[in-house]
Amino acid sequence: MKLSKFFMPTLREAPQDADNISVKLMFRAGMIRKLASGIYEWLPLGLRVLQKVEGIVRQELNRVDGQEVRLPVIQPKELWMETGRWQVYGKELLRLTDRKDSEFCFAPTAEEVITNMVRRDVNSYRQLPILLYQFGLKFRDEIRPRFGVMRSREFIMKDAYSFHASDGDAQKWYGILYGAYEKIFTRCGLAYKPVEADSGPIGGNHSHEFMVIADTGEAEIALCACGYAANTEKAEVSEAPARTADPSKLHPMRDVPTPGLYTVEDVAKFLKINKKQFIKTLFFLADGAPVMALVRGDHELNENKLRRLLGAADLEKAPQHIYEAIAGCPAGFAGPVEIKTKYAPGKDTKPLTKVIADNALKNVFNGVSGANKGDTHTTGINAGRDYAPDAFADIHVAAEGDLCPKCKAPLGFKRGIEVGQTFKLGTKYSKSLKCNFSDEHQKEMPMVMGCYGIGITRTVAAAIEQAHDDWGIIWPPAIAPFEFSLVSIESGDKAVAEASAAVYAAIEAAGMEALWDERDERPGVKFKDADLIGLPWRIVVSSKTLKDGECEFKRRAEKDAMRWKLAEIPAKLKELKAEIK
RNA sequence: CGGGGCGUGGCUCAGCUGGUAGAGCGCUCGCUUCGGGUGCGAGAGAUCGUGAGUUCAAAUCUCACCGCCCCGACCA
Repeated sequence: MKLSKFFMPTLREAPQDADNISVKLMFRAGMIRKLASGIYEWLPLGLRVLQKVEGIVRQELNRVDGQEVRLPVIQPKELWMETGRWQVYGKELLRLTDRKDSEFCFAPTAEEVITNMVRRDVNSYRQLPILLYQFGLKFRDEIRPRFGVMRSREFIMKDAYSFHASDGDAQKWYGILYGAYEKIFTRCGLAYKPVEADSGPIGGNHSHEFMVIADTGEAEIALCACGYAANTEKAEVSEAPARTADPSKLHPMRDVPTPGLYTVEDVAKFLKINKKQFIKTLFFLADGAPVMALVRGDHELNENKLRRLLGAADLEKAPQHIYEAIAGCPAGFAGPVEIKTKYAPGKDTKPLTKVIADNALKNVFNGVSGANKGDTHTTGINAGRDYAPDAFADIHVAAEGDLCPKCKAPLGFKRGIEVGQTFKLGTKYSKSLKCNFSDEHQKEMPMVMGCYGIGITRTVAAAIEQAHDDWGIIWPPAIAPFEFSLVSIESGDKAVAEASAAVYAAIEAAGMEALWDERDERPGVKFKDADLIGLPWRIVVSSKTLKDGECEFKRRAEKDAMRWKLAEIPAKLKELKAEIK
């Protein structure tokens, strides 16, 4: 491709609203433009990368007998009513009405549609298993789109769905897809880590997220040298060894005034006591029933863990009026001591059913918590002596200082960008949509499903996030929009033009692509643009080297250039081609 | 949804104690230059987000709306 004809509007400065490195570089390199909040246009350079990633994904999925389909983005309400998600999905689901007042949604995902398709035409165990996938435009009306294409409202997702005659087969295929994902992200040149993910109400270790390790990632990952890795939304922790307190060191409880101070932060500062001494008190409604949860002051409660422990389908923070009815005091001053007797039932509030304390609280002696009185906290609280929860359990978000659930070594933490997820769905959708098959005994059974997503657009952003420098992007060869930047210095010079054309032809002949900068521009302009768009390899043709029968070759990721004899170019290109997996 | 901020050529921004618009980059033309965004000259391009109000006069002041961004709440 000749750069003079290529629609690649590069920018010296990034737009003001570009809020992270990858989106800045994508804007500057002329890969994307923004149309509206969370909605982006992909220009030719960007699209090429998208297509490279899609190509790799397609190849690896076809290799495990996946079959590509294309599903509608406008989907009828009726289907979503069948699974109940029309209500459950909430505002993230973009709803539309046609001229006949029929209701539709714009696909945020495609379980309903694919399951509907399969239930219609797949009826026998002989047709199973089957793996179908698509690259589809998705729309999720995010509350706050940000980080450009990383968390946009409209995006391209590869979604794959598998259907099986048995749970064992689904499990086996889960492993096959997991392997395919490893190959995909490796080929894309990404440093990634598969981590255990929270699998929602279904439970079990049937979901993994593929994380690209990057400091700017939105997800936090807990890692251990033993191999354990999990999203902190899910990560379990081992209970710390129990400590026993010297009875003579236990203080009596005492109420202290803390006027207007209701956050752990403020009270800790005021009383000059470490946050770890605090017992943080939270109220939830588990399927409507009030529950009190206690965690250490420096910990965050993990709602997934609490929900699973309680066996609840739905868990939400208790609204303020319920909080205040239970604690009998303004929000911020509740504590575990005598909480059940303090409870003052209102007309529409149910009684407090359970008090769950995090394991870490077993080792908190002389703790501090709210006194269930306005503007007052209690010090000297000790578990057992002063309060007795219904259960101690692991309910906090894994944090620095926690121990690995497998080997009890201290956990480490990193940030990551979620680029893919594998999920064993079970029969959740096949049951609600009656996607059944006849087994060999003519017995009708629901199919067992798996679903597997890859954020294509996000993967592109993650690759940039992971590999760039002050000058621009550094593409891994396998997903680069072109393999080569071919730069002609003084492109008007006849010898330079001819030699450049010859190099260009050689690159094409080797089955690769070059973006040929034959513009009438100064060398500096060309080099700046080349560095910005970050193609992996650069060949410079100029009269300076041409007189020795040479051109210049440089890798984007390396500092120094080398000389190539023109005659040896085909051989060199062959070597480079082998580097692309 | 709560708090804060911002909307001025394609991009980055100035002008905002009222007198209907500027710069740099980019673009066009000419000359110049040719290994890290060359220099000079000449141009094109803006109903200052929208609507209403105040005023002789509004980019500038007031109100409403729209859009965008940040922080928070929320979240398969």
